[in-house]
Amino acid sequence: MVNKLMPELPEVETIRRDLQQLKGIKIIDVKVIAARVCRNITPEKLAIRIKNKIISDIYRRGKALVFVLSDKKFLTVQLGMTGQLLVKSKQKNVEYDKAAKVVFKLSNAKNLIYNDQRMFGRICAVDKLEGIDYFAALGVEPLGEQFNVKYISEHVARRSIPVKVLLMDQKFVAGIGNIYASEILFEAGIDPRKRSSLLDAKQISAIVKASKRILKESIKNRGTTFRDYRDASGSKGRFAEKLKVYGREGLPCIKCKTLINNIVQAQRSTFYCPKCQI
DNA sequence: ATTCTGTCCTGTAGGC
DNA sequence: TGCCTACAGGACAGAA
Repeated sequence: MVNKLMPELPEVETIRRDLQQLKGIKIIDVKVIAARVCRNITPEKLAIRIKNKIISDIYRRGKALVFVLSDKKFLTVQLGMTGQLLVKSKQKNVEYDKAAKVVFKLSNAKNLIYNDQRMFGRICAVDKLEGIDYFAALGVEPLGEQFNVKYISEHVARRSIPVKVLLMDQKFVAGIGNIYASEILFEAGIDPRKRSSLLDAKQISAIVKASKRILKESIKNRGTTFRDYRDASGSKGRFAEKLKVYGREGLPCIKCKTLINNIVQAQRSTFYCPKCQI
């Protein structure tokens, strides 16, 4: 089965919930097929470090998954554009998916398989999360209380970048990616090209509300399958059918019938309604 | 310090 | 069928 997964917060959160079944399970061995995905450690050292450790917790921070091991040290997984974490029963003489880059062999007769076609993802092992630049610099969680009007107002004062690019800046807010940035700004009625410092209080409030509502609803729907993503249990996310602008270039806006625009910002496509978003 | 651009990779879809 | 280009839910380094 070829599954692609291009995960933002709701997709990673869905996987985190699926992976709770691994709590208390021991990592027996790890087989690294592509060393590139091990970013701060060699495959040999990774194996020594995590072998025979029990997975005591699995949580999410931004778009990253954090495995807390029985020695209180961390194994982190960032899925990048095409990373997947799948729990599969061990089977003899069955070849792994071509995209399989790391296989964690577990004490419950299952494998945790890390697939990553493009290898933009990264696996790290550290004593403290701050030892990884990504975590050290990560901004607030968009579903947390800290992501509020006051926080955004203080930050945008000195930011001139387009608001859509700001929403994707993980140092500002952790977990929003290309799809949800477009969706949030459509719901908030804000032009994605608008300079962040020019947002007024009403617009900032709309961003807070739209972010929380959309991310929560997507989690409820187990994320967005825009192409062929499947979660760890093999099901599709259902949020794709609820997308209102992403991928709808040239189609009528669901509110005003104006044709949806597609532009490029920071090398990523942005979709918006030129009439509803100002 | 912030912003912008190019780059890391592989695979697939669409045009000719 | 095949070849070529464009594009893909991310995040960095280095330049401006």
